[in-house]
Amino acid sequence: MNVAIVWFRGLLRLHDNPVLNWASSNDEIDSIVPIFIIEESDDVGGRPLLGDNRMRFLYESIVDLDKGLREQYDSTILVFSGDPRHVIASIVHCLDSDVKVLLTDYRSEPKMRVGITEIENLLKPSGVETMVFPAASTILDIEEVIGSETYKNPKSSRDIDAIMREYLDEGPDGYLVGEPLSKPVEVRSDSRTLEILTGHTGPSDYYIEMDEVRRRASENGGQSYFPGGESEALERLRCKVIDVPDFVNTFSKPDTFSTNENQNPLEPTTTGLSPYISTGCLSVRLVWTEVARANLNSEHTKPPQSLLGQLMFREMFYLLSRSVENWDDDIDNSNCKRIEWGSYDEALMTAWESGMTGYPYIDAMMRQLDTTGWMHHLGRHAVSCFLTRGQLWQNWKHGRDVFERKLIDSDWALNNGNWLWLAGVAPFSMPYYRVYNPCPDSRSSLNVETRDAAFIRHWVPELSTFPSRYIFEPHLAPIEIQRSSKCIIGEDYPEPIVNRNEARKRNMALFKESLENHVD
DNA sequence: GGATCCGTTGTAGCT
DNA sequence: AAGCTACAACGGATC
Repeated sequence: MNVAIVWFRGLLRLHDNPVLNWASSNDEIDSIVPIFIIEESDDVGGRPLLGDNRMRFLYESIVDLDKGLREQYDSTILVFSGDPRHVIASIVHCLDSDVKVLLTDYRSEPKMRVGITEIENLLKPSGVETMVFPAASTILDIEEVIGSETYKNPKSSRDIDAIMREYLDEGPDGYLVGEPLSKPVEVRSDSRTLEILTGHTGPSDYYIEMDEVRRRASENGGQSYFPGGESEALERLRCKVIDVPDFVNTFSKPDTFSTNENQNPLEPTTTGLSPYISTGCLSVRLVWTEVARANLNSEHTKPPQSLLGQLMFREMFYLLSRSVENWDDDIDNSNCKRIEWGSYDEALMTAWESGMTGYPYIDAMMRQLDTTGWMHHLGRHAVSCFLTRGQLWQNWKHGRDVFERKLIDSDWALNNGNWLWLAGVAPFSMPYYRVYNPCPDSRSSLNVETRDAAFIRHWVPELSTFPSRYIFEPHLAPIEIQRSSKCIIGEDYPEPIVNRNEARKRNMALFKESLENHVD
């Protein structure tokens, strides 16, 4: 019996899955054992790594994957919880000498790279080969690109464009990223092999039954607008990209809004595909292909603001996160300027995280994040600038941690990259003195109903009857208006936590001072 | 080698 | 109402 363990890590899908395809098309493999390993808690202990929405999304994605494997292939996925080294060693041990190969997809995070090398070395003595499939969750082969002698860290859209041009052929619209793989024809999973692993003699310390995974998926909120899983991902790709070429061809990221007019306020103005891409429920290559198809023979926006531009920046951050040492830190990171941030301020951090800063636009965004696990990109700009160089002068790493725990599309490379950018500390950042206005809609002063005002009313119900003219800065409303809107500032909704203009000016000066103090 | 240009998405105030 | 200007002023690449 030749067993292949297919370890699902960054690809929670059946389509465009080179790992599963390799295993299913290899005649020497008699039995495929699909597995997923959940690491539930931090090494340090303390608070859970993933917030409720992230956990729920993950469990739903696994349930969907299992459903696909059962219905289409009469297979299943086995879920384990624990340290992957221990789990995999235990599986190999239980199956005696049958396991021939461990297959998985490439992951670029330092922790994962170290982990897979350790596992490879661990399995070698037992004659088990480890195969890692590159370029599965990115378009470029990250190791190949950064290993090239000519590689230089990209820091603009031009740079990443040049890199992609070097590795990919140009098609009629954008680069040719290769045809996404179809689903495997068959997945041979020998039932005895699976029974050994799910029975009492198997690695029962780690095994979690699918019923338990289902229970956890429904237990963790179910609040969110985004259900996890490949089925949902493909459906969303269809209705937000394939069926709406006009939307794709006119897409311009900076011009999108926090919310839709006359639509479900939970439906993003962007594609909302990010949670599916970050978990690997959806192939980024498939998204690229479908966007390029919509672009074909039609006028369309171009990178960097177009949809393909967004995917190109994703590649850029993946490259940087792999080539820049200490990508997730503010010291010994060549892409992070040394800034003397204020010390951790629990009151400020709590107000920010819980959406109680007294700035409705910021608070609406943070409450949306907490409830649904998602936030519009421009909102992420606003709240992260507000927390760091804009108003609160807190280290970007504190905000990064909150995003990492709560965002269902959290991605180590992208999350750190975006915080570096927005805190103004990276070589690819905007100049530090370009500070986002936390009360951004100037039209509101004309008492015009705006999309952002509708967004605030939805997420900050205290202000639901506040007139548009004052809704971005309700503390400026005369007391009669506060009374008639049934929202007294300082009682029903907080006073602003800081004076935004004073804080901005002070922080700009502090930022400049830090730059002068730390000239290399 | 100093000047100039440029950077995915700024703000405020004016017409 | 889109488009202009002034603001404040980084840092690397290019010429």
